Amino acid sequence: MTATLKDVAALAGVHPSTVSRVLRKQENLKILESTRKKIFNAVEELNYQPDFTARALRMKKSFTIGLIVPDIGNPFFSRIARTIEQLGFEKDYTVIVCNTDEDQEKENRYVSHLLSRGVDGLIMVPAQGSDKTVRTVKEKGLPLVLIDRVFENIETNAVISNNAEAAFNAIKYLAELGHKKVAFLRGRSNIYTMAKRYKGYHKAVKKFGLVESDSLVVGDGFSFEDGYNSTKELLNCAEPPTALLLTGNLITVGAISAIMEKGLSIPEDISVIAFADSIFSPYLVKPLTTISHPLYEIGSKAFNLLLENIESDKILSTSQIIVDTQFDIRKTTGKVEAVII
Amino acid sequence: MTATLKDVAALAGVHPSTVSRVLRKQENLKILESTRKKIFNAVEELNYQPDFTARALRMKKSFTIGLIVPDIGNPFFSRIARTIEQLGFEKDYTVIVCNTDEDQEKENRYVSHLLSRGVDGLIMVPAQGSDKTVRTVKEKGLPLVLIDRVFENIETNAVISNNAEAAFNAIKYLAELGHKKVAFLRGRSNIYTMAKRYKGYHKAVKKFGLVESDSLVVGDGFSFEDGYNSTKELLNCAEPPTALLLTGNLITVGAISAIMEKGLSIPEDISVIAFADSIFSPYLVKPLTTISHPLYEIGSKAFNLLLENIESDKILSTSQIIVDTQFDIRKTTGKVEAVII
DNA sequence: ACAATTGACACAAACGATTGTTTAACCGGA
DNA sequence: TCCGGTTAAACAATCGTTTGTGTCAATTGT
Repeated sequence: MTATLKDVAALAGVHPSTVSRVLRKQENLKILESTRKKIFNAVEELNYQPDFTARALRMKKSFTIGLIVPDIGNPFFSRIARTIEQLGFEKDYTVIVCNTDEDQEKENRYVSHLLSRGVDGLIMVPAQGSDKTVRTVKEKGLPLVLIDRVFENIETNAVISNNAEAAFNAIKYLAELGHKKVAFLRGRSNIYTMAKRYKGYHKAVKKFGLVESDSLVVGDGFSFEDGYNSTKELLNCAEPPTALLLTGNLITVGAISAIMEKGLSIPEDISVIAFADSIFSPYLVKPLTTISHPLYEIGSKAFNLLLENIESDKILSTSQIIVDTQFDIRKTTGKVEAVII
Repeated sequence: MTATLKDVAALAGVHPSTVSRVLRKQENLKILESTRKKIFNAVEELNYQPDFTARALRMKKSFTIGLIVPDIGNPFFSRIARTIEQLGFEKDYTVIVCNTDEDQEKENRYVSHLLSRGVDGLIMVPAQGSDKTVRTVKEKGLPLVLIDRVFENIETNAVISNNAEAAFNAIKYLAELGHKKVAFLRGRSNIYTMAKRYKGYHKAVKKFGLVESDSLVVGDGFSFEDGYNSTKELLNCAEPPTALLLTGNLITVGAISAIMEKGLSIPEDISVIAFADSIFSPYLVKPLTTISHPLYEIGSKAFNLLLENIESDKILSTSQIIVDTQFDIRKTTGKVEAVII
């Protein structure tokens, strides 16, 4: 059906190896201009396209990278994926996308699958507690870059945001507005990113003398329902918080929904700051004050770091790249009202 | 480094071909239980993982499918992608995702690249005017399923939404609310989907006796700016429309932005219905009345249709699957106010 | 008791590239 | 003339599987 190297060689009247060398444009290779021309003509005529599979087998290099994320349907990940895919295309790498749903076992299966497929490198947003999987990959010597989450006890390349600082600054801002009681909807507590945010939150709460209570740190999931239920509970307290620090797009939508259902208004009754990245943030019920991630930067830094590792013949020392989040003050944060008794 | 079939065979004391056959669990294959056990033990001990590349080369089947979309960063596509990836995983197919940016040339390069990589099938949301590319794929006999857009003059498998009807019903609803002048922000006019929506819009406009004017059908792009500018222009007319039919997430956000900037309120001054899929729709400045696509259904139908075509040895006749959109009336549509002169 | 069958596996040829090693022709120098 | 050194290209091995075809013994039928 499709032409092979052999066909091209036959038509050009040369040996397949010659065709290969000409097409790979190797340096200081002596080829007569005439045969070069014959070969290009043959390639043209047969519309020859090299077979990547064969090449991958022989060269032990697939020009493929694996991208493992919790959920490509989540804009945060899909926009990073887009960047990686685009940069990959320019460098002739294709990317295989995998969804783990934060499930360790699934992640593990994906990793072995990708290994079987001979990917040249891996970019992953690891699921919680998948140290073992990550360690395995690292030990195989496969180039690896983690995004958004790292494990304290494993040295890996990574691109992460300054989550602790970001949370700290958000709380600091709320404190300056006069808030004393700020709740934190933490998503899943055992995820690195969330732990970091909590750290920043906690540090600021202490430093600025806000109310410190376990009951203000709630939630254990990233869904709409998690945000909705947690917020509902918080609002039903005797003395509800006057501000919320939210972590995650869906949680945010859930929280806002609960607030509105309760008949409260933002920011008069309650202020809201969210770790959220959707382009819709500015256009929510109220334009949302957010802490957002530089998605393009994250994607491109991760890709470039991976590529460096793939194309270097030495094993490079690992590097952690920390990117700055962006704090956009919009309309969901305000001064706390004087309480009238 | 990693063990091969030969290693396993050597350890088990049998021939590689035997190992291969045992591992592929071929039907009615006579193998002694004892050798079978020896082989499994060897596989276990060496932690053998078959090499997909070698297999792909030999079998001329890569267990890979290509997914070509305009922009994986767009939730509409990324959520479809997610579904396809997940179903693929269950069937041992991996998916390679490609972004075309609606650019024909890029799309074309992607297609040849995927062909080079020997994908077993292709699911694509074709860019405008890429008939030629699609035709090429079809003629190569590569299993192909189109999503969301088809070409009138090429018979292909496809999964599309009932866009014309959906637009018709939206306009019908607006007409029932008393609207006489409804504008249509059409995205790009030459895209199949948009053309269909226009058809439905136009039909309804005629049927229900609304104002029919070219000046009410505007826009030529899907960006925030497109929505913003088009809407701004419409609102600056002497007699602006009382309702908008929007097509696309970003356009919608842009349009709403322009409306609010003008100081108008929704739906009192102007009603809005959008073809939009974001989970954020219900939580925008006003919960948005939308026409949305059943994304999971689209993804799964496309995947299953593709799989059928891949795994059948005959060439199947093409089928077009039409899925129903969902019309959710929320808070951005209302009766037209009596005009007080 | 001997041909014919069958059971259980080994052999070897692909798949389509890449790449280290020869070969054959040619040229200049002694 | 003969030899060493280039040049330009052919040869052949290899990557790790799969799969059609042999092979050899054991079993069956008559």
